[in-house]
Amino acid sequence: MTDGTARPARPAIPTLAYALLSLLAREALTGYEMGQRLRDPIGLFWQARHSQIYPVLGRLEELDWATSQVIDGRGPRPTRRYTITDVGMAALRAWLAAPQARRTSRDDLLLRVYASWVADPAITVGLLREAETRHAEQLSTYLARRAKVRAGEALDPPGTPGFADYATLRRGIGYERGRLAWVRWLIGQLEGS
Amino acid sequence: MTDGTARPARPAIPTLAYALLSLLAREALTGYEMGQRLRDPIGLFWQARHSQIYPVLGRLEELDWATSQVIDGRGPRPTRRYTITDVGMAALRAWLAAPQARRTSRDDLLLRVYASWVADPAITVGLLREAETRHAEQLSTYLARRAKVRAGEALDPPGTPGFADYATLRRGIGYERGRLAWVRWLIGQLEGS
DNA sequence: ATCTCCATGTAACTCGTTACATGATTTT
DNA sequence: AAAATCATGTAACGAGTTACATGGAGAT
Repeated sequence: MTDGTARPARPAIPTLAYALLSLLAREALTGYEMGQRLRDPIGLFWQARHSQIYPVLGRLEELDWATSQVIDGRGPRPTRRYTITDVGMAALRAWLAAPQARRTSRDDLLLRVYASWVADPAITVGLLREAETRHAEQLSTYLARRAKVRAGEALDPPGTPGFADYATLRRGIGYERGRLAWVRWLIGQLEGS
Repeated sequence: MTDGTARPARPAIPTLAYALLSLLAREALTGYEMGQRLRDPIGLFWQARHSQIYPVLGRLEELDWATSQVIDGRGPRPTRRYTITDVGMAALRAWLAAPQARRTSRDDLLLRVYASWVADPAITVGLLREAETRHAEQLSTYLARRAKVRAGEALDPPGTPGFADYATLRRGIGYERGRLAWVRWLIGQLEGS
């Protein structure tokens, strides 16, 4: 030992690093643009604020998974556009093949429904109607996106970014439909009694 | 000012506090028992480790949302059984009526699918098959639970804990079925090309 | 003998959000 | 004139996981 402290040789790579790589695999982007895509379109399954993104971008450069060059920008600080490297592409492929630790999920609405029997049914119906509105809006957003894709006739084949977009979008639509059906079923149960 | 530091008058109540209250609204429990229920049955929509639970239990007592009494236990430290108070029940009801901030969700599998076009389709099929197995197992667990409920003939009516159990379980089943259908569709697409 | 379950607590760390900070350009 | 958008960074905090710590009872 040289300094008396235990240091992990390689701190774990956060999943956000792979989320950013998956964006950079498609096109070179600035941190700001990645932030936009982490709201939409991939906000469907991954989100991050800019305060979380920028430190990870530094990390990607350290690892040589991406390189950056300063471009013209309108911010008070230099604007950098990031490009994925071959090493970065290899890291992304390795992550795809790595075993998945199933994520835990926390669902506010389900928790409220679990506790809802303590309150007046009108309260529960109220929160379900709110959820119904949100899910209906989200569903129509996704459906509009799918309609735009389909307007261009033939679907991209598997192995293309376009197909991957469509596959994830399809799950988003299925999720919102399933949620809506359940919320409406529950409202019916509560109002029918 | 008395000490020169800015202190927030009331630190925010974490959602976990309400998750614990929703358990205590049904029955008096020890911290350990709450930990078990946060794996199953309510692990479906909320989870927590014991290291997160115990500090929140202290908080519940401070707020007078629950009281505890030392009971006979087999641990090296005194075992406490918590009981919800009227104030706690009121707090739970108030939370049910409070506006919901929609939770962000992060989905590892969707992210991998989004990035999957960079890798060999066999890799993607592999990770989808793994997911298929996990979801099929989870679905059969839920179905077994529902079968057990239904064996007791008539369903509990809305406004009862039994109905709330059933409602959340129903959503779990719907979720797993939707996921499975999507995963199988995707495998079909990848193998068919 | 070893493993699992019972049972509670703290410490260290990572992940994620909110707030602070700065400043030009475009839209309302 | 005010607000939104572009654009990047740090600080403080809350949420959540892993690891440390302790020790008896019952099962394999």
